[in-house]
Parts: sequence; C-alpha cells; structure tokens
Amino acid sequence: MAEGQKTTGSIIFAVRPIRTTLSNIRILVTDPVELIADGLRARLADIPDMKVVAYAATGKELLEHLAEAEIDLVLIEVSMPGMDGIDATREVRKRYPNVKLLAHSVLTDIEYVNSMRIEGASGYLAKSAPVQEIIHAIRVIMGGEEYLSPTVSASLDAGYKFTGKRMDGDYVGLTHREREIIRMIAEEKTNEEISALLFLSLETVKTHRKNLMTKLNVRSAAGLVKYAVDRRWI
Amino acid sequence: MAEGQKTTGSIIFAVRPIRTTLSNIRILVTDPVELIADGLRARLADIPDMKVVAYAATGKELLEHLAEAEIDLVLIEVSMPGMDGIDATREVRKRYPNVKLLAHSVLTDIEYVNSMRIEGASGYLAKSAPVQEIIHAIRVIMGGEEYLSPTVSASLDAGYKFTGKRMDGDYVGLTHREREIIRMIAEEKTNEEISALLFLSLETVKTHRKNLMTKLNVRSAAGLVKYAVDRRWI
DNA sequence: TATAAAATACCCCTTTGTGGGTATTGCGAC
DNA sequence: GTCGCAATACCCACAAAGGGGTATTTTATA
Repeated sequence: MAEGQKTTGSIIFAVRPIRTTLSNIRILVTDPVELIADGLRARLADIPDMKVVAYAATGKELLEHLAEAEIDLVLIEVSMPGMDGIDATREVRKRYPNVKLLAHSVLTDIEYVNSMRIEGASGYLAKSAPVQEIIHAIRVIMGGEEYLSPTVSASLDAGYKFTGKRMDGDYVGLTHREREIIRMIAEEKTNEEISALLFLSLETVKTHRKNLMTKLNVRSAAGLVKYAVDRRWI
Repeated sequence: MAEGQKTTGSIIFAVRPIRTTLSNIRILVTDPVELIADGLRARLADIPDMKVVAYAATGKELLEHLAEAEIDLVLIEVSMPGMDGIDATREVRKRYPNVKLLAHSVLTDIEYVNSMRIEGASGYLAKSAPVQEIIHAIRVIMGGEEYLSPTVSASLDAGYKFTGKRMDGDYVGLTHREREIIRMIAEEKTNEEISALLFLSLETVKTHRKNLMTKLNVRSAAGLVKYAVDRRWI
C-alpha cells in the first residue's frame, strides 16, 4: 500500500500532490456498445492511475451499478436509447453528487454539450477523441476542473446557436407530454393523427408543437426530428 | 506452418475442412470510434483464427487501407460521416470483390439492413451484439454464408417495411442532387430557400422532394430528416 | 395553502408542404 | 445512334404546418 502510493506519486503525480491520495480512478463506461469499454480498458491497461472497473449498456444499468459499486468517474455517451445520457446525467448528479461525469459522444452539437454541462457533466469529448485526450480529460476533471474537447469547444467559441433561454435549462426540461409528441412527430405522424392517438384536440397538439419548437429553438418539424433522432428517442 | 494448420483444424475447423487453408482471418474495423477496434482487438486476442489487423475511421481510409493491405473481412459501421457504410460497401464490392463485409451498426432498421445486403455485405450485426456473436458471424461469413443477427432478422421477419421497389435498390440510388436536397431539408431549409441556394425553381425543388419521398418510401419531411440523420449526412 | 408549471384548448391568418400528374432537355452508357 | 436516367420545370388542388396570440383547468411542489 505504502509502496503502491509511492510508486504512483513519483511517476504520475509529481505535479499534483493532491492526487497522491488517489491510488486509482475507477471508471464506469456507459455506452450501448460494450466494445468501447473493452477498448478503453485495454488502452488503459498500462496507465497506473485509472481503470475501467465497470460497464453499463444503459442509463438504467448505470444507476444500478452506482448503487453497488464505488465509482469515481462515469464516461457516458449522450445518444442512447432508453434513458439517454442527458437524462442519466441529471439522475446521477441528483443521487451521487460526488461522482464525476465525462461525456464521450458521437454528438458534438452545442445543444448537447450545453445540456450535459447544465446537468452536471464535468467534461465533454467527441467520440473521435484519441485515447490520450480521454486520459488527459479524466485527469483534469478529477483535479476539479472542467474539460471540453477542442472539437467541442470550437462550437462554443462560435457562439451560442440558441438563445439564452437554453442556458436556463428549458430545452432539457421537455415535459413528458412534449416528449411523447416529439416522438410521434419524428415517426411522421400528422397533428391530426397525434390528436387521435392521444385523445387531444388538434389545437392542443399544435400548441405542444409550438412549445417544442420554442424550447428547442428550431424552425420546423425537421429540427424536432433531428433532435429526437440524435437523442435516440426513436 | 504445418503444425499451425493442424492445430487450427483440430480445434476450430473440425466441421469445416475448407477452413484449414486459412491460418488467420485478417479483419479491418471501419468505425468512427477507434476504441471499438481496440476493444475487438482485445477480445479477439485469445481467438487464434482471427485478428484485427487494421483500423479505418472513415470509408475513405478504408479504401486506402485496402489498397495496401491484405484484408479478409471488413467490419463496418453504417452510420458514419463522410462516406458512410452503405456507400463504402458499394465501393469495396466494386474494387475488392473478394473482401467480405460485415456490417456492425447502431442502425438496425430494415432499410439499412437491406441497403447493406444489396450493396454486398455478407452480414449484419447490431452494435449491441455480444462478441461471441461477432466471432460466430465472422466464421459463418468466411464459410461462405450470410449471417444476420437475430436482432436484425427480426425486422426482416416482420415483413418488409417498404415496398419491393426498395429491393430494386432505388433507395440506395439517391442522385447527387437528391442528396444535396435531402441535406438541406434536414437542415430545416424551406423549399424556397433551397431553390434560392441551388438556383432552381421552387417547382423543381418540390419535384425532387417528391422523388426523395417516393424512393425512400416516407410520408413527409420527417422521414427524410430521419434518414439523413441516421446516415450522418448532417 | 399558494404558486408555478403542465396540460389543454381555442381563434385567426399565413405559409409551406404534399399528392397527382405532365413535359422537355442533357448526358452517359451501350 | 438509341435508350434510360437525371435534372429541370410546370400545373392544379388542398392538406398541413407554422406564427401570433389568448385562456382555463389540473397538477405538483414548496
């Protein structure tokens, strides 16, 4: 133990004395594709201060793992069927405020970066990021700072695609009904079909639709569909 | 050599004598996420008859690799930016007819399965497939047969979502102009905006739009958007 | 209990998209 | 040279969506 700490400190944490208290960063990978966890585990095999200790295929599994195991950091994909990364992050933050979250996603659009940050993620990586960057990001985050991949922060630097309303979290706060309706829109249902399926008036559906577009700051159904597909709601 | 072949034959290919001629299946993984190749490489480390020998991040890189290296089988994601899996498969089949292609994709909808099969893929796996299934699929395919994951063939068994016209390859044969226009639709541009950008009449844009919907057998822009997002055209 | 958010519904009007066709010209392959 | 496909364009009709509001009731939370 004392020997292990000594080795760790002298090799890795020469510039971060605070880290000598961490012998190993325990990482839980949450991604629909298990090979990603396998790959990261293999690539981290030679890195002494971090290790993939668990894998979850869904946001639900993630929460189950967290209920049982000590995890320091969750690496999580945003675009997942079922409970997606944004919703899962909100839940993790609520129940396990000490667990760090690092997004690692195919989605790099600003709305997803902002969503994850607002929900509590400490970092955002594109899925195309090299492993060296993943390692660096993990260390930055475990050191208490935020890490945004250059790929991703370029979007932020380009300015906010959406209004400040988005920063208030409105876009992440789609209601249950709105989520139902956006799914149906993305499934090519007309307003009238939706109204029949949900036993609502046509006017109500139109209103929800308008609210959706305002919240997500899109101009048409096309934007709604893209959002729903990105988040794997359909 | 002779010893190697003997070992291989007695352990793995007892039921497939033809395979004794293959000492090792050389796999090229094509996926935007390198960790997937890393993961598969790690998981195949103990499998003597197959090995990940190369990785390509894009369809373009895939073709470059094939120009230089001997590859037996390409494992390929469908949903990729730039040259996607469907387009890449078409190209590989044209230039390297002896290379086997196995789709390994987040997309499991029937139109993508059919697209890949029509373009020449010998198999289709969902990204959620366990490694054992990947291994099995590779063996089936290298044995000369087609392998469809149960997840995926369930869609096929449920019947064709689209008309027989799709089996003719129409949907994969979107023209250059149609692709331009579907991207713009997915980017929320109105017909009038598209017509201005492309110096066309509004009527022409509407016509293309109708053709797109017919080819892809969708009912509205929502279907077009989903298709474009799935294929990572935007 | 009070308040805010969610859900529901409506009106008016305009814009845009969809469905059903038709036609001509240009280009590439055979 | 012929043929088929892609690109371009058009007409008509009407369905559907979008934009700008308004309002009431229900539900969840502090």
